[in-house]
Amino acid sequence: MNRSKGPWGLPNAAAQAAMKDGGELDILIRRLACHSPLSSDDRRVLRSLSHSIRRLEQNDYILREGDRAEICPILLSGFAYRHKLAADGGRQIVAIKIAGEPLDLQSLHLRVADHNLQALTAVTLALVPLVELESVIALNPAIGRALTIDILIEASIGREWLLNIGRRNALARLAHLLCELVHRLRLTGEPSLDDIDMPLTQEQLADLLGLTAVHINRTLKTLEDAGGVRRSGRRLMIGDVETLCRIASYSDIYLHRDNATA
Amino acid sequence: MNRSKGPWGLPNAAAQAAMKDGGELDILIRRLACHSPLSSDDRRVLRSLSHSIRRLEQNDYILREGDRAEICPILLSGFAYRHKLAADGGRQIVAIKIAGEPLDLQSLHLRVADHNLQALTAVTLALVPLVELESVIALNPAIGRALTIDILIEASIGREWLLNIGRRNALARLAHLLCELVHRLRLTGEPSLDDIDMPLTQEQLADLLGLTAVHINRTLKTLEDAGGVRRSGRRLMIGDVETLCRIASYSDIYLHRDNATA
DNA sequence: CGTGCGGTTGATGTAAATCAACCCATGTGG
DNA sequence: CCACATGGGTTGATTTACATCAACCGCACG
Repeated sequence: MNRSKGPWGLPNAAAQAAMKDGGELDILIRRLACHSPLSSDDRRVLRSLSHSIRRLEQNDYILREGDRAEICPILLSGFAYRHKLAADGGRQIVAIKIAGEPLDLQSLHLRVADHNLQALTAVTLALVPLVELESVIALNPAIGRALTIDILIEASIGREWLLNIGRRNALARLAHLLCELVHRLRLTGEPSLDDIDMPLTQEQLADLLGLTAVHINRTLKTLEDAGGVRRSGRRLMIGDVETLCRIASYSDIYLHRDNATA
Repeated sequence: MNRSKGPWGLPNAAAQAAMKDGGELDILIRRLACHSPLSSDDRRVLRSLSHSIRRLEQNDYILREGDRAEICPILLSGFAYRHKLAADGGRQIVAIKIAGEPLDLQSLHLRVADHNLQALTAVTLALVPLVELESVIALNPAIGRALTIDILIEASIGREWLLNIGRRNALARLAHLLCELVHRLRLTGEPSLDDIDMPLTQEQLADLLGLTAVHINRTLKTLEDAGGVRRSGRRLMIGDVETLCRIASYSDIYLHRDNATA
């Protein structure tokens, strides 16, 4: 486990001034636009949010439980995850974040983090000072609204995960998670899981689904036999999405996909 | 199961105009003040939010998955809960709401509900039209902020529940839930669970904790032997909170209790 | 005065955990 | 370039926590 502390000095004024708009934040805009209407003004403001870019390695911590953040990291590429630890050392992954998603809107309003935030793969982050974000929100209500909706949808996903862990068996649980990732990735038309392979190890899948790595292994095998996934060596890839959806009885309403088209 | 549909015609203008400020919303203010600073202006605005009062029976639905709401119910007394259904009929309770909490801020921003909202006990609701809430928020940023914080804390509780269901055994799970309810109820100094008794049936506890009613029954017995709870007939009451906290390794940071005192 | 819901109890079944090897790919340092 | 360490994955044997099934109880209530 990587024990490096929060890996940034705050981007200083000079560094920020030097920042060019390279369109890095486009992915954020595309992600927000999946659920919120954004005017071209809003988009322009978002695109020119002052920020610095940071690369982190796999497993680097982005934020720790108890920390007080002063920047909001936005995930430009790669995957990240939130997790909490039980007293007995057990670990529960409580969210997976994908490219384009803001990672810590919570710190705009809450003093201390209640969970850990870690890089699942190597990641690129845009670091936006919270004060900057605050003033942008104050001046652009639609942007504040879009960010609130982002929070609400993450909460909705959390509720679906509760249902998943509390009431479905291992096979359906696993299939459901894969369906969700496929659907979320497809929303922006980024390279989807049909192209790339699953960024989670079996142990991480276990920590996410409330199971053990051994049981994940056996369940993956049944999923493979059913055609839901393909595997070669350590690589895990999506097989037939239809099959996965059927096994999980998947419905994506909880993602609020078409919320923007009210 | 109660199949009555959403039980209100919208409060009409006349009915609203007739509404007096009887201080019914004080409980909301006290609840919000637990996590957000509110000026006396903010409090006055909140207190005079136009609303109508509605009583519902135990098990009445407040909102159904797929519904589009136009009012925000605020829970003035009693308990309510959110739940979702799995394809096989399994049910998962994903949130418990207590007096003072707004029940559907989500509909301010999302078109359709992704879960059901039901009265756990007989309840009193204040029904605030969403349009009214919107304009109040627009004019009083601190109120909007308080409501956002309410959303964030519910999400934090959801993450803790994921940890609870995913990684703790039945005994710790049950104890953890009871600890949480005790702590949340104590925040406003309302009659707490030391006084009143547990509003949940064993079946509801099961649906909440991802277990079965039978197993809840046996687990309650062990909890009683340990001193954590007392029971007489169907009534379930908190025994020794210390004991419960020890069994659950309980820590309440996730409730963000002292967020207001930044 | 039945009727039904919530609770209780025992016997039995099973999904998933646990324990314990072992494999293989990758990377690292001598 | 080999020696070895390491982290993920795989597999089988065994255990266990919880589910399931099936009674039965007793209060509340219509």
